[in-house]
Order: sequence, then structure tokens, then C-alpha cells
Amino acid sequence: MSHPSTEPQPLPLLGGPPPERRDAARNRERLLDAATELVERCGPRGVTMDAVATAAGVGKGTVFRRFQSREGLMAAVLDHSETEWQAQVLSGPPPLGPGADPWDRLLAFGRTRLETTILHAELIREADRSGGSAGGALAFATAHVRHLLTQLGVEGNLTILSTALLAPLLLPLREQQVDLEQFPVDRVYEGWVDLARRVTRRP
Amino acid sequence: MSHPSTEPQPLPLLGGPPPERRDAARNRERLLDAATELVERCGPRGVTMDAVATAAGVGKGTVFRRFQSREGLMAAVLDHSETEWQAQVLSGPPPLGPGADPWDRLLAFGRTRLETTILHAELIREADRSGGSAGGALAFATAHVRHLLTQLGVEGNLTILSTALLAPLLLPLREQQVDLEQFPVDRVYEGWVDLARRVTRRP
DNA sequence: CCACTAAACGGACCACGGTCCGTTTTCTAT
DNA sequence: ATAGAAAACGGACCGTGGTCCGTTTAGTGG
Repeated sequence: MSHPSTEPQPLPLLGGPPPERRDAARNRERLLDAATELVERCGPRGVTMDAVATAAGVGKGTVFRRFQSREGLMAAVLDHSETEWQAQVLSGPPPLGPGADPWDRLLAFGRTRLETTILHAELIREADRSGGSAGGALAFATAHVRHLLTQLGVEGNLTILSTALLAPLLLPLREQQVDLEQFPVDRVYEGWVDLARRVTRRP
Repeated sequence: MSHPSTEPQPLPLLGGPPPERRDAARNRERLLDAATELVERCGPRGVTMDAVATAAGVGKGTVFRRFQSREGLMAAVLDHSETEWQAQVLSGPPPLGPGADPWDRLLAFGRTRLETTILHAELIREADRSGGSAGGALAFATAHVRHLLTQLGVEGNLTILSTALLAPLLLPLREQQVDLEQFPVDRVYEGWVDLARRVTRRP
């Protein structure tokens, strides 16, 4: 860290709001790391904001300045995980990624989305509302399904239809079925495929 | 209140847990009334537990003993409102109530459920999770849709299908569409009818 | 009518999310 | 290098949800 100004720099290209100050960026990362670590160790419900602040070695105010609220922080942690899945969808190998038949992509989408939701269940619950990454992730998924439906030549109100297709994969519904009604995951997936056939008007 | 023991009594028939003590029942009602009143006046978000306790003239402990949590209380308030709609579905006049063609009942169900959800939006949001009336109301709606699908001769995993049909009427999804995407209610309903046709495999 | 038990009461108490503001750090312009 | 402004920092502070436990009260058998 001692050679002078020969590095790329975070691109001083103006665009959005002015870039983050160095200390701010450093603290954001420390916080995100600390939060991720704590979530892993204590589960999302067991993590307090004070604990995160302390673990990251910053004051409490800083946590809230960066992430607005507890939910915002959880959303950020979640986002980190979800991003990987989104990358798979956008540019990973088929059938989830581009290149495969849209119908096969839709099926792969449903399957992996179901699994990811179950995996991140607690975190999603904690991050919900606040329109943060939770909303962001939802929007991403909706847009993707909509895209696939278009490619499949489905007519009608695509927003409603993709919502309907997505909904049974979402958390609150999942909980009712997997937890309360003791549905095995495979059976849920199977049911979802049936739904997808109907929505797309397949045999 | 002075004639001796000639009244029906709350039926001393044993069954569930022993009945509520008189003061307990009285306080439950006072609390529910106070809460309803406050919710109406300040909106669900503006109501604090202390306020409810004070308004009802009881201690805070009592509130929590009766309703477990803030969400529990909100759920109880909500339940009160939802019950009326449920009664309409179960035994009101057609097409919502029994007697009409199942398909027409389904449409009426969708329409009224959509309106009710929007009407109670804030309360639902506050009451969510906790498995209280929120879960109860959801279960009721699911069961009813399932029932109608059966009458319509739909085959397949009815639980998943009714969930899918219900989902677009639920709150988080509503918010994304009505609020964010500025969909007028009629358009949402229209889209939902299309979905219903597909799920039931109609022309 | 009184004694006794179990349940309900109430408010002091605690923990956690979120805000506020005086202090410190980073950046920029000279 | 230095001065000055803007932004970030941190932790004391506040309000609210939720618990705890000593006290009161409704029901019951004598």
C-alpha cells in the first residue's frame, strides 16, 4: 500500500451520488462481515444491533447510518447470498441459466427458488418488509418469470400470472404447507409444476 | 342481575380448559374494545400497548397475559372484522354465500377478498406472523377455495392450486402491485379472473 | 359467613431498536 | 502543507415491547 497513485482507483466517474468516503466503506464492510458471522453463529433472531456494532468495532449510530434499520441490515446480509443465485439465473449454465428451452428454465427456476427460500428462511423472515433486498429479490424473480412467460408465448396479464406462479414459492405460504401441513418438498415442487402447466395452458 | 340461578350459565359443560374467570373475561372485553377504538383513531401503527392498557383501565401485564404479544392483540382486533366476511361466505346470500354456481362463487370470493384485504391492509400488516388470526384467516380462505375447486371438478394438488389462487390477493403481493406499480383495483381483479380460468382449465 | 387455593392483577423493571448531537476524520482547494 | 467544509463517528439517551413477582381477587368447601 505504498506505491503512489498507479492503481485503477474506484473510478472517479461521476454518475450517481458522490462516492463513499474511505472510512465509510471500510466500516460498511466490517459491519457486513460481522453481521454475517453473527447470523451464522446465533441465527438471525439472536443477533442484536449492539452486538453487531461491538463485533465490528464501531458505534451503534454507524450501523443505523449505513443500514437504516435492523431489517435493512438483514436485507443486506441476505442480498449477499441471493446475489449468487441471481447470477446463476442470469448467466449460469443451463437449464437455470440462458440457453435452455424456456419451459425447462422455468422448471429449474421453480426448483432452485424453492430450495433457496427454504435455506434462507429465517433470514428472509427477518429481512422482510422495508422494501430492501427482500423487495428487490422479489422484483428480480417476478421479472424473470415474466420474461420466461413471454418467451413461452403466454398471453394475458403477465404481472398477475407471474405473481401467481411465484407466490407458492414464497415464504409465508411455504411455511403453511411445509411446516403446518407436513408436505415434503418434492411434493410441493410437483404441485408447482402442475400449476405452471395450467398457467401456461399446457396439456 | 338479582334473580337467583335461573339463567342458562356459560354452560358448565367441561370440554376444553376450565372457563375464564369473571374478571378475566371482563378485562378481555375492555381491552378488545379499547384496542379497536384506538386502532380506529390512531391507526394500528400508532397504538402502543401501554396506551391500550391505560385506556382499558388495566395494567400492562394483563394485556400481555390475554394476548401474548402486540401482534396477538392486533390479530384479535382483526379477527373481529374478518369474522363478518367469513359469515357472509359461509351463510350469506349468493353469489358469495352458498346456493350459487361454484364458478360464480369463486369470482365473488376473489372480488370481496381483494376488497377486504385492501380495507384492512394496515391491520393485517401489524397482525401478521404469530399464527394468530392472520394464520386462521388464511387457513379459512384456503379451505374455502379448495372446496370450490373440488366442486368445479378440478384435479391435481388442490392445496397448491388454492394457494396459488389465493396468493395474488394477499397483502405483500397486493402492495407490490397496487402501490408500486399503480395498478387500479379493477385491473388486478381482471387479471385474477384470468388466472382462475387457467387454474380451473376453462376456455 | 369464613378460610383457603388458584388464578388474575399491576406496575416496576429489563432489553433492544432507533435517534441526536457534540466530536473526529476525510477530502479538497489553495 | 494547511485550512476549512462536509461527512462520518460514537455512545448517551429515549420509547416501546415484553417479563417478573409480590399483592389482590374470584371462586369453593365447610
